Amino acid sequence: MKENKKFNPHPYIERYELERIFPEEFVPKMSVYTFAKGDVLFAPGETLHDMYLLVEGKIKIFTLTPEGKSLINRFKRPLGVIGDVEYVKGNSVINSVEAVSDGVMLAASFEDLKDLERNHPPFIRFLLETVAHKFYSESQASSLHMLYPVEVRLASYFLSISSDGEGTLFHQEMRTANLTELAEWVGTSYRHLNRVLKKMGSDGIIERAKGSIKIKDLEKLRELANGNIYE
Amino acid sequence: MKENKKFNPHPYIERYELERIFPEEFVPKMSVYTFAKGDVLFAPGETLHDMYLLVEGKIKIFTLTPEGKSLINRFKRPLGVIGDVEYVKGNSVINSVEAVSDGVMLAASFEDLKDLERNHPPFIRFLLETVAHKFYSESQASSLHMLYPVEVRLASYFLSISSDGEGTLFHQEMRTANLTELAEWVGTSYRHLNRVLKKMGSDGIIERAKGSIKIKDLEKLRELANGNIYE
DNA sequence: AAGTCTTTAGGACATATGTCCTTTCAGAAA
DNA sequence: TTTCTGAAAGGACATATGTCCTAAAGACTT
Repeated sequence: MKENKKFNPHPYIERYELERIFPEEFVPKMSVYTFAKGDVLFAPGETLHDMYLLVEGKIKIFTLTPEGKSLINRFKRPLGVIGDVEYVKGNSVINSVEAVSDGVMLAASFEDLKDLERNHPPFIRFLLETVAHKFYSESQASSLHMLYPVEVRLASYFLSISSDGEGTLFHQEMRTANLTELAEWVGTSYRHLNRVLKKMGSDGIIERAKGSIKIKDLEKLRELANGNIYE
Repeated sequence: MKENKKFNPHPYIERYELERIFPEEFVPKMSVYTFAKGDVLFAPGETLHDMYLLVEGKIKIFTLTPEGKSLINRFKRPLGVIGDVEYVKGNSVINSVEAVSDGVMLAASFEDLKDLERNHPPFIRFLLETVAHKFYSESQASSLHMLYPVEVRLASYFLSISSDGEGTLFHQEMRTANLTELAEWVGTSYRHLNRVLKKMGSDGIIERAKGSIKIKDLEKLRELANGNIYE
């Protein structure tokens, strides 16, 4: 990821209506970074000096074990925040972060943020809400993972992707990701994911054709997911 | 849990040095609640109107599934905070909360806190740090749970309890809890926990006698836990 | 002391999930 | 077109974990 001086933070501030959080005087202190699909953005153990706001593109946060297993903690799209917890707790980066698509981030140094925090209450409120939400969804996901088998988690996933109830949004979102990634997201092996997908197929819940997946029976899916939806 | 007018919040504020967070004028707005071992303190879906500070005793936060399974998310001792996320996000209670021992909480209404937040920055900083820490440890625990089998999680648990490396603290902490509770904490069935304990026994890592567990080989435990420690 | 309840301990079996491998197939590269 | 590569699909087997059940030991009540 590189700083890209050709870009100006202002348009993004406007697009996402961030003026209340980052006042006019502060914006010039922010810089714009661009990244390309596949870039490793942050690695665990790294020391951060800036907080980042994802304003364009999609990234994934994941954990790598010493044994080489990989678990996707979550995806982020605009307006995702990176480095908020590190800023507050002062620790080093916990997870790996990788770009799923090309994208853009705004950056602000911890030092500048310290000043902002002192003089501009809306910023710390923003941080608080961000972190609270992260905690909330992490907590939900964690319980879901611990308490239910892959089939249920997968159903929840499908539901949350197609939350409009039509299944169209789903298709759009998933087209890019492949099944290996889906497995890492649900927290299982590719082999097992495949098994469960097959079962869902023969149960008439989904239909698979040439790598694409269509939801056929949203009602059964709801039943399976048992009220649990990824947020 | 009942408000107990015989108690005054001041001594607790002093004991935990909370004067910076809750200034002198605010303390009279706080009330003191006492609870007894086994009390159900909060139930999911409930609407909160107060935030609580655990100042004495031990409580557990857990999830109950419709099927009756139970998963302990975490234990809290002083100075645990309850209702912080609900305060920030405005949602209803997520998990069940139960008293593990007798104890005491301080309570402050969301309304009063809104004022405090406006006029007294240290409070929101405190909230932010609390939530950030919760997120951090939830995130760690979640990864650990997803990526490693019960044996590793159990090893991590033992290590974190006996973090001084002596195993004494461990014994002290665990004496109350029974194995069923431990199972719910590690996120497995009692039966399986038992199996794993037996294995650890025959591997010479722990020693079991009349329901008590002693750590025999801290080194092997470290190896097993693989650097993962519950926080 | 007898009865009752909780906790510990573990057998037998079923299910969920992981590992390793092979085949097929579509698209990229030559 | 041929070759190559990565993703998809699934067989065979191993391991992790769950469910159900039984038995024994304490702890507590009557």
